[in-house]
Amino acid sequence: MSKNISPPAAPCPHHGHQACIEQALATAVELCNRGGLRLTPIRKRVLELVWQSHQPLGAYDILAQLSAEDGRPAAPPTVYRALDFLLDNGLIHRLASLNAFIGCDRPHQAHQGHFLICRLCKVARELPHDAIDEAVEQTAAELGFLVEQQVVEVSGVCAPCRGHA
Amino acid sequence: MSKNISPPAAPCPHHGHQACIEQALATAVELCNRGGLRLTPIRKRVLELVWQSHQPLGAYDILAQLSAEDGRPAAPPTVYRALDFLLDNGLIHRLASLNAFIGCDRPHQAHQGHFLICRLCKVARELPHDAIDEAVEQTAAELGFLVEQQVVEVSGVCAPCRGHA
DNA sequence: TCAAAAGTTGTTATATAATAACGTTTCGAT
DNA sequence: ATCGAAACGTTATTATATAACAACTTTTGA
Ligand SMILES: [Zn+2]
Ligand SMILES: [Zn+2]
Ligand SMILES: [Zn+2]
Ligand SMILES: [Zn+2]
Repeated sequence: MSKNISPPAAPCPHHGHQACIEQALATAVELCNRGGLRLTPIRKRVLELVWQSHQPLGAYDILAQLSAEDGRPAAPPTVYRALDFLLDNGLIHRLASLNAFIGCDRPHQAHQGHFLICRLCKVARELPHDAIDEAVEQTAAELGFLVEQQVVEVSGVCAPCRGHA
Repeated sequence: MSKNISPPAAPCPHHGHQACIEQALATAVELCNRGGLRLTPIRKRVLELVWQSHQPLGAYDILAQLSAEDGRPAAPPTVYRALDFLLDNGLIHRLASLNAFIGCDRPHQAHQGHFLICRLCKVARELPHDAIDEAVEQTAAELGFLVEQQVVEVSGVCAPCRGHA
């Protein structure tokens, strides 16, 4: 069951999506260089595949693409280990409600993953605002709860799919 | 791998957890009667198992308990069909970040599931309608996004586990 | 320089979560 | 009593993720 049935995202006005990919890879290279992290060919290729669109991608979709381009079939740990590295270093996020992964466009800055996910075009947009973050922290604080991780995944219909611009 | 390794929740001061279970079942019976819904023995039993603690429970944990008490092994669809019924009618919630299910204590009122999940005692506490919901709606509205479903699952350490009685 | 240590990848097998498909039974309304 | 829909039993399969261990590579520190 491929996750890419729907039409590709209508993303990236003004520059086209290739620019997103290149920007993300360049940022990743720089971040890994600074941090002494090894962005190996497999890891870089997986990151590139995750960034192929703004639609979250399943691990087995990545696996299938790796297998296709390598000729030989890749095994799940190959992909999951690369995904773990990218997750650990903030280069991608995992969307629990979709069992899927998506690139992060501000990996330098530590943050929680907050997403709007369109049910129609499947595009997931990461929210930069901290209004939600503050509401979570405040609600938790009132109950004496120490927040360590926030999973905020909002599903619905995005503005373009609603015809709003 | 059982999900109930950790000590049972320290729940339900003043009345003990049995009261939670009975209350939840009574509410479910009443809600189903009003709505012409069939709370069959299997569905009721699954709801009761979900309510056995305030810790989210996996479908296969439920399955194992059903199998044990029936003598014969139950099959996954038995549990998943019951869970689907309970989900559809707001009697339980699914926690995407845990692949687990938990009883809802206000099934009459339509609402999104917002949870604080303690990493130590595993107790998941549902948050009443509040600032988080508003922050999500407002942030989405600014982007022209129509919200249909909210997944808000906050992990961390609860007040009792922090010693904040 | 070279060997030990740590990190990365290959490979096989398995664990865990959820659904498909289809026949049978039960329920509720005529 | 009969019919149709809903619920359930059963078998098989799909989807997602991890365990375990061997082989290879890079880094580190004599
Ligand atoms: Zn991000
Ligand atoms: Zn859309
Ligand atoms: Zn609820
Ligand atoms: Zn706790």
